[in-house]
Amino acid sequence: MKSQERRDNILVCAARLFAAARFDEVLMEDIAREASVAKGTLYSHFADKDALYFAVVFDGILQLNNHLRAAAAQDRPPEEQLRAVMNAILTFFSRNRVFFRLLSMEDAKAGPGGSESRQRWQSERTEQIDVIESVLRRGVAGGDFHVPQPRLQAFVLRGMVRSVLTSGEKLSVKEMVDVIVDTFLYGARSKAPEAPSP
Amino acid sequence: MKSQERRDNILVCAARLFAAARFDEVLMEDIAREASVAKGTLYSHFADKDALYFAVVFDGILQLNNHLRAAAAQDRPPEEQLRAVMNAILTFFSRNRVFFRLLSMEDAKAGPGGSESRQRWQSERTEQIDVIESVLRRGVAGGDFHVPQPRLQAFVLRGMVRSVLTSGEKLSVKEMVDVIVDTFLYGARSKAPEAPSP
DNA sequence: CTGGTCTGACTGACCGGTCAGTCTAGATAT
DNA sequence: ATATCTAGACTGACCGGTCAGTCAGACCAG
Repeated sequence: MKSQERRDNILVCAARLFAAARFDEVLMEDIAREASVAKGTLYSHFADKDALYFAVVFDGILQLNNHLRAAAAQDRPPEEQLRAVMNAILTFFSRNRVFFRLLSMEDAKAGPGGSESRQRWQSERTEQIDVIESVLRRGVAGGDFHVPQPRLQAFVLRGMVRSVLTSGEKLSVKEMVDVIVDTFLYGARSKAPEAPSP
Repeated sequence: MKSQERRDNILVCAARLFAAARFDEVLMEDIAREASVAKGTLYSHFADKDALYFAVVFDGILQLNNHLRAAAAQDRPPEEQLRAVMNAILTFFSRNRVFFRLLSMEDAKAGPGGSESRQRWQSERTEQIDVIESVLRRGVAGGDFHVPQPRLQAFVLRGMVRSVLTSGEKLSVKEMVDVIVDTFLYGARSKAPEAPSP
């Protein structure tokens, strides 16, 4: 399966480049050079530049979604589960900054439009929301959470991840999870919740 | 000042196109046609395609920042002020969906890199955070808010706006503001805060 | 008439995509 | 064991379409 390795390597290199520059600024030649292959080889793995690009992006989101599903799988108390899910997302992105930028860029564009590939993108993207939403709903069912609009607030949670990562503040994954979940669950209205001091 | 009008019209048309397609998919000819000008005219207003693009983006963020500053200017009780600020952002984007996509795309890319134009972008972008952060700090100073990391949480708030807008749920601006501010201030941990019933 | 603005046909660099040719690894024959 | 063949992956020089950017002339307004 040497060919598979090569393909994967191309994806990794392409990801790096696409994350760093605009689509049209990344030349097929650049990708080829970066991956130590000839330009022609790219075309024996991917139909064209667009296909390569989508393969990159798609590969990234599939990885992320796997982590996510895994984290949401084992059932624990709602809050703990929520932390686990957020932890999964943040861990993945911390280890793959490249994908973070790439996915951010991609779904900034992800409007209503629908070129076949966008369709798949949309559905993978939606799955993340579904997972988060189901965690919230479980919390509501158990009486632990008060979440009037689970779907919407699932979007909010996912958005918070992006915010924290783009903030530039250098925090550990745990710290990020804490900021997000604490803010989300306990709010910023005075009266610290329970965690503050002894 | 006919020339100014024309220039503005070009910006508006270009914004629409750039929001709908990738940079390299938008042709100067398309922009010219959309704006009912000849291609050459574009070059008497903007040095090149990149300059035009950045002018579009920059124009958008300047408008937004003006609204934002205005909203944060008059001082009111912290919570009310926070609502006003969020309202300003959401109102602007609701009226200018185009800019929402455009700005989202642009700052997805906005990594550490620094091509002169990006520098300016970065600083305008930062100003939004500064405004939100100062609102939070005022709330903390007055003892109304409990916000351990004002800057970070300012990012979170801005991110929530994006989340809600991308969610696809069709809500009025007021409803969006409420979801965001309520979540941010009161949290999702059971025990509804104060607003629920009688 | 004249200074300025606009126009759109034109040009040439550039880059996505191709393909004839090379190389390698394995299979088969001797 | 070694020679020969073959499949198919890889290579990179090349091609040709595409567009950003130009500029000679049309078209005004004063």
